[in-house]
Amino acid sequence: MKKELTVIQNNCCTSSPEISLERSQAEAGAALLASIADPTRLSIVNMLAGSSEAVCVCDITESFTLGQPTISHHLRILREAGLIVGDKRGKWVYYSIVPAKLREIQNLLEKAFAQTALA
Amino acid sequence: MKKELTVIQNNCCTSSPEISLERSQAEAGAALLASIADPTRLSIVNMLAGSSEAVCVCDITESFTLGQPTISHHLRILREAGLIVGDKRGKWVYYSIVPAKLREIQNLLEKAFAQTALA
DNA sequence: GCCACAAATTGACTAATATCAATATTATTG
DNA sequence: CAATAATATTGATATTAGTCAATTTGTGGC
Repeated sequence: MKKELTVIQNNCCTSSPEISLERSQAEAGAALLASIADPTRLSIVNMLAGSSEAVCVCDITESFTLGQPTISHHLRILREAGLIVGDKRGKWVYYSIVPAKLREIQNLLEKAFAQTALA
Repeated sequence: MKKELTVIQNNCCTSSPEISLERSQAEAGAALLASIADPTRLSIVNMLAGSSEAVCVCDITESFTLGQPTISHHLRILREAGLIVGDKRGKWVYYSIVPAKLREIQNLLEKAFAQTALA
């Protein structure tokens, strides 16, 4: 009967891995991702990104079953993350996407996912 | 003195916006984004994505100031999200990235960000 | 000026998350 | 088989996040 082939190592690894993302970048990136890591907010971003014009809050609110304060809360989070901007016209507020910020997220992932993404 | 130009509208909008992302897609996408919306987990993904070989848990743990159970917890979240897989060799566990899952995230964003991303 | 309406804010409540200490599990060594 | 070492799991705790009801703020109509 053949002896077990498994070579037992004393140390667990040959090379130490690197982290190309700095701690501050990881924190900022995670915060940015968190702003869209919610079904409602992801849908709001999708709605605004797909619209050629700014969208009225009332229309956004109507698109969900959530209450008006809740939608307002989500809009605030997206606004403070820099993903959307609000424009007040009369008694209505119109939100639109900030394209540069969307690209920023995509660039972050490209960097975070390193070489793997290219494969 | 000139009269105010502002035309007062009775209705807030001309066209209703669309959401290209289905509810179930938004939920699944948000969950996927949530898995990397944490500084530690984003860094772990970055580390594994940048490594040509699987990385030992002990090396991952050493890269952070957090305790071992906490790192293990984050690894579990990434594993259950399908972003990483663990391979047990002897008493060590080696984790590696799942490239297809990273691409899935990037594809999700391309879809969610709609036309805007192309601009 | 008063009323109606759109949106934002506040406060309260519940659920989910990150962390650690302690313990359990699994594999290796003597 | 006892001792050690690497991960994982459990339990507890503190913080954060999502939601709604109630209220406030700001704007236009009468």
